[in-house]
Amino acid sequence: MVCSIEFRQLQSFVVLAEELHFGRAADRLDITQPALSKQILVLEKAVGVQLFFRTKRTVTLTHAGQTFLHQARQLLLQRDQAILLTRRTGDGEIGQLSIGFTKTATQTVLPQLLRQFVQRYPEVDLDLRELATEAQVTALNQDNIDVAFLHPPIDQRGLQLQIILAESFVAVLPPQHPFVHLDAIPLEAFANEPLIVHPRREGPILYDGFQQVCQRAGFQPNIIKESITLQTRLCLVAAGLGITFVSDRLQALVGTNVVCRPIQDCPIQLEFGAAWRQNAANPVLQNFLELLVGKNDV
Amino acid sequence: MVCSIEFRQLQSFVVLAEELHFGRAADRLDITQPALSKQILVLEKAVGVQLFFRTKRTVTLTHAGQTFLHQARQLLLQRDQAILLTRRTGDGEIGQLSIGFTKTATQTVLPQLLRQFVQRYPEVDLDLRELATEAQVTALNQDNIDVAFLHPPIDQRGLQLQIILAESFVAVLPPQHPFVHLDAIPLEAFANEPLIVHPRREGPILYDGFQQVCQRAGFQPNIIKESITLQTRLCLVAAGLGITFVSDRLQALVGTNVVCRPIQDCPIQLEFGAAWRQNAANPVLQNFLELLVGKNDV
DNA sequence: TAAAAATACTCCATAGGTATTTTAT
DNA sequence: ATAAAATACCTATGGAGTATTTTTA
Repeated sequence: MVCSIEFRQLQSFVVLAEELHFGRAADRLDITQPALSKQILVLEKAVGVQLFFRTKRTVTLTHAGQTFLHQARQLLLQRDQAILLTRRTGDGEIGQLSIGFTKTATQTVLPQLLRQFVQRYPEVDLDLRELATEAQVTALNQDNIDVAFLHPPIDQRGLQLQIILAESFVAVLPPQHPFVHLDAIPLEAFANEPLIVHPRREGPILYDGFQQVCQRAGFQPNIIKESITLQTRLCLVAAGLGITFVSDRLQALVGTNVVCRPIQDCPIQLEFGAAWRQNAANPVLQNFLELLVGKNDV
Repeated sequence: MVCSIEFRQLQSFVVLAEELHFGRAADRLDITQPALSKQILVLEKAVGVQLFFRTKRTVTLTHAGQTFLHQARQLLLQRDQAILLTRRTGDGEIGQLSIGFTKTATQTVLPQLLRQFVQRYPEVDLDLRELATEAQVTALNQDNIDVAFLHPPIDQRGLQLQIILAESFVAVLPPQHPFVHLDAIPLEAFANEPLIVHPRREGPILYDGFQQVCQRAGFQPNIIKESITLQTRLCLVAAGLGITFVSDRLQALVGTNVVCRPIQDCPIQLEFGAAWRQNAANPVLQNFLELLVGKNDV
């Protein structure tokens, strides 16, 4: 009889220790008294110690039984907690989520998204990493992050990509510039114009994308100045020093000292989106994506 | 199917999580592969979460499975520890022992006995209480102490008594006293002698016993002085101020300034022994008594 | 094609039930 | 005399085995 002890026996033992009466304990356990008697005898044999003193009339715990009662209660409790913990892990209520993101994310979707997520899933351990787009793609493939907020295009093999927003850029001109009379400026028109742009290290994808577009159109852009802040660039444009570009979403903010005009066929674009592994198994990620997708659909 | 999870399933789960291969895991568990497959399926249904990702070719843990693995290992470990702890409690290796004792015990058997016991049973929690004989009998009956070191006679109902030592007292005389010519002094001879004794509050049983013996012999002892230390009493006797009594075990220590003589029929006696409840259930006590009896038999 | 997990089914060990005995109050 | 635990014996559930199928690398 290689019978190790089982939870069923612990449960029976605890109830009997509480009732100190085989009949009543058996009732509570929904088994018969002889079944309980046998269970306890087998348990005592397995533990190797007498757990109850019993006459035909009275049942009391031995010292060993008292010790075992404490242990048995703990084990039963911990079993329930283990199941609960595992379920919650499976449901993505508990766990870890590593999020990669570019600086753009912090200025757009991320703050609200994280607030919502933390409120709904307060027990998830968030791991936030500011990384460039390329580094995020690597991190995704190496399973170092669960989801990335980045600027396409990327190598999508094995990954899922969801565009969150796409910005078209419009030209920002001094009011007296001849281009203001055009409805849409052809790209080639910028070939000989002095340009003021966002610096490459602050947004290589936009910068490089613009360079490519120009090259394809047959010219090298004449960049005379790089500046991080929009205000500075607008100021230089207003002063008549050159032309800059701004996201169509920000047109309302440029003020009255300058004039915006679209570029023909919107050749300058910057997409922003979330990416994750197609075979991602982290339940927390599924919950995060639900929030993300739900939010985006609205 | 009201099947809660059992240790057998946890064991199988842990082995499978280690092997990540149903065939090898089943081998290690000494069951067949289909049996293990079924066990894991039932376990997953009971927990309510998928624990393994499996194709026909590969087996890997899910996130929930990783959580459950940690929990399962802990549960299995704690089960083993619970059994061990309970066994050791049953064997009296672990537990508590409350010992009552009179001052006499600290001067005789107790030090060596405790040293032996602590060395053999270092994990037992000793609770030592200095109490008078009567208080110890009460404490025994109320289950407040497990064993008592006291001076009989006591009310022995429900108790077991083991005499450890019995002292007969001899008279200590000044060398020039006429009694030194007697082989044994009759008790009545002390009726008119000045006596120097151990004070009542330091040993009521001896003191009261002596008083009773004298009364039965038809006289009231003439106690002229009480003193705790033997040295003081011996000094007073040597000075010829009176007669004192000393345990026959201490005769060798009285020196040459005084003379010892036995009293007829040894009427002054002091027994010392250990007492415990007849139905005592504490396994620690059994071990303690074994040491005590073993020591006494030698 | 072969290795490996799942499925279908059969069987038996054992948990649990019924009836009875034993014993302490 | 009665309440309550143990014992004897029977039943049936479900855990484990064998044979087979399915699947994917």
